[in-house]
Amino acid sequence: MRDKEATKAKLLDAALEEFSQYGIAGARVDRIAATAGCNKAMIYAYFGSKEGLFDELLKIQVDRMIREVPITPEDLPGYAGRLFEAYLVRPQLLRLVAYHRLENGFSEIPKAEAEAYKHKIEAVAKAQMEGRISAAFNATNLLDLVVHMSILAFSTPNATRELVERSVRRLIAE
Amino acid sequence: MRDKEATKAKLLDAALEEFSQYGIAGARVDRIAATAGCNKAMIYAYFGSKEGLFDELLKIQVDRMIREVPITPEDLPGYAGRLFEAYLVRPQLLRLVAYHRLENGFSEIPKAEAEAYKHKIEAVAKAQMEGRISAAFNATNLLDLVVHMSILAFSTPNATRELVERSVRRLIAE
DNA sequence: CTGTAGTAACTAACTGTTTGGTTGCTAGAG
DNA sequence: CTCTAGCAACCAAACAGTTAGTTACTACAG
Repeated sequence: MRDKEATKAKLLDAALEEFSQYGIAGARVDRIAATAGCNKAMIYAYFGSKEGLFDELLKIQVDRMIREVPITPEDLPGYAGRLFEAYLVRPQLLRLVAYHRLENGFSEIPKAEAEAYKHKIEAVAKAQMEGRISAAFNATNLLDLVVHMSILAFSTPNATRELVERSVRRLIAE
Repeated sequence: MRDKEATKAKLLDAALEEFSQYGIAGARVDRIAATAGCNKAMIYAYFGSKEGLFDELLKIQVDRMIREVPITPEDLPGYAGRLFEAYLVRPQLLRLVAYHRLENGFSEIPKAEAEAYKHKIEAVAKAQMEGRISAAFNATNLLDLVVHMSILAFSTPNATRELVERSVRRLIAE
């Protein structure tokens, strides 16, 4: 039962639930510790502060999403659909990012995410340059639109993967 | 200086700033009272509780938005553009709604908003039935998509009104 | 005088964070 | 192998500050 990494993992699991449900301001450190089944002093030993815990949690989740849903510049509808599906299966990340954005704005986006986004824009731009996909929008706008469509579930409970994919297909139609 | 309505208005103004910036959980009652330049007890006299204040505020803001940006079923790109512009000029409402949705989900949507949304869906459906606009999506999905595009600024700082309008035009292209 | 808008002072509960001490594992002396 | 010193992991309790909400009172308009 005395396992640093296991304890950190349990805290991160509990934090994902808590932060995604209540936001950063609404999250309670006591509740996270209780859910994780360990003492809240551990949070301060391993993550420094409530915000430190959130930051590390967000980084891990974003990294995971970037890894699990790679971009396919030649199939943007599919990419949007897969992103949408990932958010549907584990809605916590979408909520985590939404809370983070509301509380910190665009300026404080995690480095890993910003970096990955830059690469994605370049990949889209390359595909456009080579004429493999629509150039109706510039690469930045196009990727912004595709990603925005993937979070359709944030706007309506009627969102489906098929609707997302169909929408993106129309956006990039020649 | 002894004016109930003026005091309520000042509190609501201050509450709009506070809630849109910090969310419901993050908002501080003391700060709202200080910003409004009146006593904290007034919040409880006029709105019952912090949540009561938020609810009334949200209702007022939503009503105002519904009044100021009426739907134009035969010009959905324009409608999305006007909505986008309204959110750009006063970003507080978008943030208010986002926080409310994160904390309460879709089920607790204010009655006025739900009612107005139903009427809009019917208006869109009518326009589709009469062949005045695209029937590529059913009315509910179509309106959901249009509204979703209008909050593009939530996803990216690169959003512009022109981008929103162009996107909707593509979504409803025959 | 009467009723209501407004206030300062207050409280009980809760917040993130720290502290002082305990527990259980393990390396190394005997 | 046995014992124990050292240490990292862990915890209960307490800390100081903050929170939403209340109350007893004052002052002013009609």
